[in-house]
Amino acid sequence: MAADKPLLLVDGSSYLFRAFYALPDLRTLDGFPTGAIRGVIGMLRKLANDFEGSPVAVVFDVGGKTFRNDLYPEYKANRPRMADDLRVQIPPIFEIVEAMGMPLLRIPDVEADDVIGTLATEATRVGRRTIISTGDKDMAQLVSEHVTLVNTMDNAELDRDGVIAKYGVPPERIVDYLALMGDSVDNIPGVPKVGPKTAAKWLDAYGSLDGVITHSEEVKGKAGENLRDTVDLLPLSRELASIRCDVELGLGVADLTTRPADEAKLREYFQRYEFKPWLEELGGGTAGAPEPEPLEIAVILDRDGLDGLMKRARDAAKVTLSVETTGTRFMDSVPVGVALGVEAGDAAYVPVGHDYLGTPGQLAWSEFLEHAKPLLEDVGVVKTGQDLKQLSNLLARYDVDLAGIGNDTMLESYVLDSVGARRHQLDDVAKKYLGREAPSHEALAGKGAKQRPLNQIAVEEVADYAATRVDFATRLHDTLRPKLESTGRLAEVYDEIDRPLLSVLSRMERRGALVDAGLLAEHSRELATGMETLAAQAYEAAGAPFNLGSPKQLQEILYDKLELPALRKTQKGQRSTAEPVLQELASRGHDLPRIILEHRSLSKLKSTYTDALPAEINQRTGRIHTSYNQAVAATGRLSSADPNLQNIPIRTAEGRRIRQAFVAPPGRRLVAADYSQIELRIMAHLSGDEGLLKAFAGGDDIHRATAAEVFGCGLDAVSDDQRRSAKAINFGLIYGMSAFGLGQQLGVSRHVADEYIERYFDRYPGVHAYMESIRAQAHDDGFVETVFGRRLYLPEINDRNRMRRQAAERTAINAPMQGTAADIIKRAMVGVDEYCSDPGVDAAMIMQVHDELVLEVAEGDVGTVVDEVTGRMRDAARLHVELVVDVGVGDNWDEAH
DNA sequence: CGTCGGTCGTAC
DNA sequence: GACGTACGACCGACGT
Repeated sequence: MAADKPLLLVDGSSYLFRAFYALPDLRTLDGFPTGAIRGVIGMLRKLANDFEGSPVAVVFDVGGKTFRNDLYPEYKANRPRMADDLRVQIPPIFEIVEAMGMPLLRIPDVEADDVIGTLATEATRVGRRTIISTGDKDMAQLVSEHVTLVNTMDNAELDRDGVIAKYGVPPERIVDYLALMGDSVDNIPGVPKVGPKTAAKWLDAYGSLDGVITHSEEVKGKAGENLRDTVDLLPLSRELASIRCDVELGLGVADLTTRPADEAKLREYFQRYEFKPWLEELGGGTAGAPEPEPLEIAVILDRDGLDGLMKRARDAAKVTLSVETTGTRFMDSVPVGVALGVEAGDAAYVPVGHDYLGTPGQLAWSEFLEHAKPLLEDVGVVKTGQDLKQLSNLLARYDVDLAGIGNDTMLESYVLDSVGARRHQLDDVAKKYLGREAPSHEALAGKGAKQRPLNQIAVEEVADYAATRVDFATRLHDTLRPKLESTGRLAEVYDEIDRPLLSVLSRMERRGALVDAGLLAEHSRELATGMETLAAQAYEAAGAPFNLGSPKQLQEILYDKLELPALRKTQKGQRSTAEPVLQELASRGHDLPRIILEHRSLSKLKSTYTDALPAEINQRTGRIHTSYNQAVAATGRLSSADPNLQNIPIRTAEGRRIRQAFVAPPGRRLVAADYSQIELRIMAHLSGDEGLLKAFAGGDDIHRATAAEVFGCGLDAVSDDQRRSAKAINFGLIYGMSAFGLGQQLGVSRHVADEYIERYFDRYPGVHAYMESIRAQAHDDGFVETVFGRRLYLPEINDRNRMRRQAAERTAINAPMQGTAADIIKRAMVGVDEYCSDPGVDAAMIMQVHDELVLEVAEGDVGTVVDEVTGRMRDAARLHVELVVDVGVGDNWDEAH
């Protein structure tokens, strides 16, 4: 380090604020704020250029208490919370500074000013000049023969004469000057009504703060009175304003050498934050096609290697990981290898189950677990990954209880924008947020008949695939987390709703539901018999056999051969054979449509339920393990697949027989608890409509109450038909239905339906106002929110196509209600799961059906569990209406209703 | 033989 | 055209 080069000290914190507030609100295309990043980094680039070869330190405050808080507890107490848009720009600045090779100093418990003061003093002592880059006037106290300030924002340099010219006092009087003025931002007390001019005047007259204090009686006017009132506080203020030059830093000027810049990382950051000119300066990768930097992939084949990796993860208190397996279904796939990474840019692969010819010696899966289990179960080591529920399920099979579930990139993407990425698989999310193609499973393993299981593929190939994907996940989290934090309350939604739910769902899936396969088989046989009879009748009515399941053949029979009227067309212009159409034809006395309807209903039950469900029973557990997808439904709801347990029939007696096959094992009972009218209650809450709130508060049957209002009669006088109409209106409102749709539903004319809606809005004006305001809000913002801040973006809300626009408007109306209901039951599930995890409680959730939770409970515990579960469900949200939970108990799911 | 869009039907 | 959110069975056209 050449001693003739001045030491350059950069007051990063002061530039951060100035850049944020002074510069335009720059953002990336997807809305991430970058103004402060650009400002601070731009300033650093200029400095690095102007003072090439100088030792340099970029100093930031860490936050937390310092000695000044001990002196004066109110110090900086009035600071408003930092703006979200600024806060999220700080980590990227640190990363870029590091990548530029500049020493970044963030010393705990020491303010940036004191770090700078101490380093400047050390430099002066060894005869080196110091230049302090800052925008903060407090630093003027450090100026001396050897220390000057430079304000990079406006290029102003400040030496001793400059300080006197600018502030009217010399550097050694700056603390006195600051003490007299006080500082409202740092909450340093001063003399009221004293600003720069008066402070400088007094100091000129009396020499110093002590002089001013000594002569305080002589000072005239209001300012003099104020001085006498506050004189006792002035020594404290001076001490608070004094920069310490003797703090213990643990490093010195000699340590402040600049390293070469990491151009690959800089390129990546400039790419990510869209700093195109700087990117071009770096050369190489252009903005459109990011340069995939080479990823160092370590293939770990022995215990030492694995232990080294574990240690690095433990030291960093974080790890990104994925387990590659032979299959896709979580309950019966076999591990092939594990990919792990600690930081972006490094990743390792541990083969544990490769079977390919020429596979090198590899660790056994059991050996991997033995070494990794403590880390995997350590809540202090934050886990990052894509679809951690799947990982958690897999590990649970090997008695590993994955803990520290922190960052699931699938969920982060989903919460950030549930509809923006096509789906939330790594491939989709990486494409959207990193602009890069993730290595595809298809390219690795092939597809269809040619697909090979991963254990039949060479280690290097799988290592490359798996480690790269883990690296993608690390980078995605680094990108997505700041976005969550800078977007409304989304970080809260992720942290407090979806992340905690992940483990709950994992436990539910693993527990599974017990199904009586014998009962379903018997039902299947009966359905088959019924279908045969109906098919024979259908062929008779049609005059020829045909495929009853083929809409195309059915069209020909009904509309060509039998010449029945085609009442409706499908979307593609075909003559519809949908249920309502056949219903209408049947009601006109035609036989075949009635037979078809009956046949369809039996066929549906058989193929979708009685035949399919037994095939889903896991051989090992004897139960059905559905997968709850937490990142599919745009509104925040869960979905269930393989099999779907959220559409098990309930409306017809025949359908309910399928629910009867969901049973409790001996000694246990099923408890089904469901929210009563939750979406309508949320509508009452959101709209604040007095009539609706009052109806719920009074415990009325809400459809009956609606009917009484709409049809203008007493509650007791409401007919069944009127109640049915009111129910349709209520549901229609939730779905954003039109008069046409309501008319269709009720079998009345559009005009009559119109009349109903008008009367409804007349009786419940708050609901009408809410519908209008949510529509307007959606148009203005391009998104709607649930009560808890979950967002649903509506990209088509201002579409030129009227149909798309209207569809988006209906979604806008429905999503806050459906989504809030989803948030509430998710919160309830976390609470119920916590209760069920109590070792003294023998109960477990096994299913969720949007507004219903099903638990399997030890017979003796049913009473207390019912009370506790309903209580926790009720308390999952505080709305302007109370939440009501209905509960039933039985030996099977049907009975529990 | 596999994939995919269309249609239908189940749930909340 | 007209009611929101899902999953999945079946058919049949199409491509390998």
